[in-house]
Amino acid sequence: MDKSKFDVLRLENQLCFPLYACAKEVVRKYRPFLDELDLTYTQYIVMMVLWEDKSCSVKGLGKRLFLDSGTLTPVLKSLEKKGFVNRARSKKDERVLEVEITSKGEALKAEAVSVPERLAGCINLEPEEAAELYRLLYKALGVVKE
Amino acid sequence: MDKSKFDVLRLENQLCFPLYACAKEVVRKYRPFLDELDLTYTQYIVMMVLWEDKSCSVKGLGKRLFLDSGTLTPVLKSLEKKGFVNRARSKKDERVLEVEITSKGEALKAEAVSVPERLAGCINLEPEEAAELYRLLYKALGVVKE
DNA sequence: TCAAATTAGATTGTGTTCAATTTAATTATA
DNA sequence: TATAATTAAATTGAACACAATCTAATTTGA
Repeated sequence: MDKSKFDVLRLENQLCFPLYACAKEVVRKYRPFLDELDLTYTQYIVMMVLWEDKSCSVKGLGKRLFLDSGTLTPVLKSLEKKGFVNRARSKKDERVLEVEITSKGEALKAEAVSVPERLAGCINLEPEEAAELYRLLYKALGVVKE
Repeated sequence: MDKSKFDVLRLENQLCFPLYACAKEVVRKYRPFLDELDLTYTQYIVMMVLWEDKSCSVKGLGKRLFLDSGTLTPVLKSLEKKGFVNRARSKKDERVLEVEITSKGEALKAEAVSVPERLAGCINLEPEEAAELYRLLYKALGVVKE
């Protein structure tokens, strides 16, 4: 028994480290699939919101994706350059920038539909484990589901 | 019932997204604690390895931390500048760069020891939930524990 | 042996990520 | 109603993160 007060600082006793490492590894696994769509992971999650909602403010995207304007502004400009979204100030409130999906962006959805399943094949978890992981992550995020 | 083949693309049906978001949020929560130590999160996990092992090659750090030399080189140069580590080529193999903790780096360990507990207080999980999350993350990472 | 292959780090380039600041628009209030 | 406070994005600056490439050292094997 060689326990010390410093044991809490051992990498293997940290919860945060596997969280950090796993998130990075999973994003890395997306790369080959997303390359086919000419999307980065950040661009992909923005598109997921817009595939669902057609249009959203930068503020709304940020709240949904846990990202701020410093991250989103260049991502949205890049998506605009590729023709997947349009950006325009709201008529009702000029401060608000509305991001709207284009028909080209809509068309990308059909290509993207196989990505989740292909990625799931790269993750070595049983369905019940994946469901439990999902629940715990949302709880840790402080988001109440249901 | 409005199910479609596109449901898999809904953000709320993704396992990867809460993983990505949660990891970012937790790293963000470390910031105020690590600021006191003049460390970033990446520098902190490097120091955790060195508090345990005193010295390690860049390659070894990369394997342990899931990081490559493109990330580690500037991090290690920064830690060296702060006086927490020394960097020197191995005598046995000049290709290898050995990173060694300094006495100043060792001294930092005493200050860091309160960080894990203070951070745990910011995460809203029961101990058994944290343990299960830990297990699932390492399984997803493909690292076999025990 | 000695040229080819491999390996370890460093460098470069692209793309985040976030804190802090700035600018412009809107809302609140004295 | 002016002025102050607030809000939404954009910008700036520092620090990752990783793929691809480069350089130097070591190891292989013809």
